[in-house]
This record gives sequence, structure tokens and C-alpha cells, in this order.
Amino acid sequence: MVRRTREEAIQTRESILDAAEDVFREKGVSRSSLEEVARRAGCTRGAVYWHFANKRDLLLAMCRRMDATIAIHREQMQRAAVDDPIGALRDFLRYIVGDLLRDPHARKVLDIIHHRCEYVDEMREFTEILDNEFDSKHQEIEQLFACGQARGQVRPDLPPKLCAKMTHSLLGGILHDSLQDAGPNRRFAAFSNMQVVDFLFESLGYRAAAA
Amino acid sequence: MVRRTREEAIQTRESILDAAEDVFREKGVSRSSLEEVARRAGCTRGAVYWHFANKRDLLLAMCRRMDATIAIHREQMQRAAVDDPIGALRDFLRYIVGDLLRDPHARKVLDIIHHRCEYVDEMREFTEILDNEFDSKHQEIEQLFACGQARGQVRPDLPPKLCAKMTHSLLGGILHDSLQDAGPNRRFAAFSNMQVVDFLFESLGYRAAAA
DNA sequence: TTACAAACATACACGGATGTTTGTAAACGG
DNA sequence: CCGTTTACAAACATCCGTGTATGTTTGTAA
Repeated sequence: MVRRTREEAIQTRESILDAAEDVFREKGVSRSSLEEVARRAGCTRGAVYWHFANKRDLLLAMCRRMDATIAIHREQMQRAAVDDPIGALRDFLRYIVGDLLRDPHARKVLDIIHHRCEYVDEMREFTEILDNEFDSKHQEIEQLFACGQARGQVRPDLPPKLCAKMTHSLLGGILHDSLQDAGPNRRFAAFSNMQVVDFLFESLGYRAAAA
Repeated sequence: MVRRTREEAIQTRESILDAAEDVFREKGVSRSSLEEVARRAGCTRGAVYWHFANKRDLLLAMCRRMDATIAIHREQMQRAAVDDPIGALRDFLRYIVGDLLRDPHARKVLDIIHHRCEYVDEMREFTEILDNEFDSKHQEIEQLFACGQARGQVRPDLPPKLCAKMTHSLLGGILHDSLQDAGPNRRFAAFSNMQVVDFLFESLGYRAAAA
């Protein structure tokens, strides 16, 4: 059985990506071989190399696949930020620590790039993908706080840079923590994280935008 | 030249550890060979295998060497916590984001175990070492907040669990962030991190212990 | 129906890293 | 002063994963 139809080929590609998520998560990226990924996907390395240039390319595709989900919410936030910057930011964070961290696919990929992958020269691109979503969003977050503060949504005595750093670091820490435990206490963790986010915005003196 | 004196042997061991810090940080743990570590240390793999069982053992020793520094401060905190739990905790955090993050050795090692290393089965021990200092200190931190709250050092309406999660996540995020940039803006980052810590405790309603 | 190309499977070549073994000179204790 | 052990260097055996090249079958368009 070779030369599948186009649909079947796409299915193969997806199953390779799925398998990679599992294998990478279990063994770590560098310690897992494309051979095992192929086995887990029910094909051979031939198929893997047909769909992807190498392991790095596979990992990249894996990231991009789940990145699509986040991107939608991020764009939505940017639109909402026009007339409620802080509220939009808060909602985005609530989405991340809520829905996103409850999605198994997203959890795996995030776990991989956070704890199962070594960041070094060639891997720079990955950092940038993540950066686009969370990290180095610093500038944008700071901007949002500046706008929000001008509208009286934030405590006036807090420098936007401090607010941004606070928000950014906290989110990073929450991700770091809650990606570790895949146990049955995930629900609680997600709930608790939500509380943390809410407390943050309360501390920053957030009040809903006066439309 | 072989068979050095005892002192020289110790020096060799240290230089291997130093070299490992650099190599691991540059290439990532799995992508760096013991051969290169040896070269960088001015010896051969023979010396490395004499002092350490394998790469994993070397990494472990590396972690322990710098862990010693932190342990001292942690014990000091535990003593100080007896009559000022929250203040002691705050000082400990200030030490971490201040002095510790300014120490080049500590920065390298922390960077390695945070971003240059894949956490998987065998690496569990490392997580535990780190956990002892920062992570899963959750229980202890929560305990401190409970005590502190009983003494009126913390806003009475905040659950200790929330305070702990807040503190813990924030610290994790700060470490994550500030280990990334080794640029000239490190000073500023350290300063800024200090502000973040202070703001956290202010938000939690911290007030000095009434001795 | 033929001819081509897609979608793989199989086989091969290669390097690079690891762990181990052996050699060896100098320090050290008696 | 001599045997033993220390502290390595050098050489060896081995394996594992990667990348690539080649083979094979089947959709599919002309």
C-alpha cells in the first residue's frame, strides 16, 4: 500500500505530528528518534522525511499547528483592546490559563517547548514563535497598560513597565508550573490560576472601561 | 605530566565543572559532548570520566556545587522565619532576584537547567534539586503565609494558598525571563525584578512584623 | 492506457558520541 | 626506597541516529 490519495496523505502527516507530540513529550526532543515517531504514527522514517525535512522542521510544524489556535485569540484581543485595553488583556490571560491549558494538544506542545527542548542557536526560531504569543510581548503589554492607565483603568501611580513585567512574569510562572503536573489536580490548578490572574488585575487597580 | 598532587586534581575537577557550565550553556546539554568539555577544561575525556561517571553525573555535580550557595541563604531564611515569616520570605526572594541572579556561575547553571536541558524520566533528580529551592516549595511558602497572616502581616482576606501560588509563579516567571538575556541590560533587569518583588508584597498587604 | 509524479518503504553510508580498557608517570605512605 | 595507588592520556569497540539514495506502488491527468 503506497501512493495514498491526497486526503490520506494529509492524514498521515497529521498522525506523524500527533505521534511526535507524544514521543517528544515522553523522551524529550533530542533523545527521541524519528524512527520511534514513525513507528508510533504507524509508518516508517520514509514517510516522516517525505513530509518534513528533519526533526527540527517537524518540531517547527508541530508548534505552528497549535500556534494557530492561540493566534486567533490574540488577534481578537488586539481588536478588543481598542476600546478596553486592560479588559482585553485580562480576558486573553484568562483564556490562556483557562481553555488553553485545558486543551491536551496545546498542553503537550507547550510542555515540549518549555521543558522538553533545549534552546540554543538553531532553535532560536522556536523562541520567537513563543515570544510572539507570550514572551517579548513585553512591549505590547506595556503599551496596553499605558493606554489603560490613561483611561483610568489602572492605579495611576504604577509605571506601565512594572505592570507589564508583573503580568508577563506571572504568566510565565503559571505556564511553567501548571505544565509540569498532568495529574488529576489539573482542574484545581486551572481554577487556582484563574484566581491568581484575577488577583493580579485587582492589585493593579483594574476597573472596567467606562465605555 | 600525569599524576598531579591532590590539590591539582581538585583543581582539575573544578575546571571541568567550569568548562561544563560554558559548553552546556552554549550548546545545550544533549548536544554537547564530553570531548568538548574536556578540551575546554584543558584535559581529555579520560579526566572527565575519572572524576565523573557520565554526563548526567557531571551535570548533577554542577547543580550541587551552586546549590550549596542557595542552601545557606535558605537555611538562614528558615531561622529568620521564626519571628518574621513574611519578612524572611521577602528577603529570600530579594536575595534571589538580586545577588543570586547577578552571580555569573549561578546564572549559567540556572540557565542550563531552565532552558538548556530536557526534563525527562532520568533527569527527575534535577527537578528535585531545583524544587528544593524554588518549586514545590509551595507547601513551605503557603505555611509561611499562614503564619504571617495570623500575625497580621498579610491582608486577612487572602487565602494563603493564593498568596503562595502568586509568589511562587511570579518567582518562576522572573527566573525564566531574566535568565534569557545575558546582555548589558542585566543590571536594569535585576533592579526591575526587585521592584516587582516589592510590589508583590505590597499587594499582599505586607507590613513588617511587630516584634 | 500510458506516462508521470505523488507517497511512501527499504537499504545504505556515515559520523559522532559513549563507555571501557589499557598504558603510565608521578605522588604518597610505609 | 619501593610498591601501591592516584590521576589521568590514549586507544579501542560499539552503537545509534541521521540523511540520502533508491525502489515500488498507485492515483491521476492527458
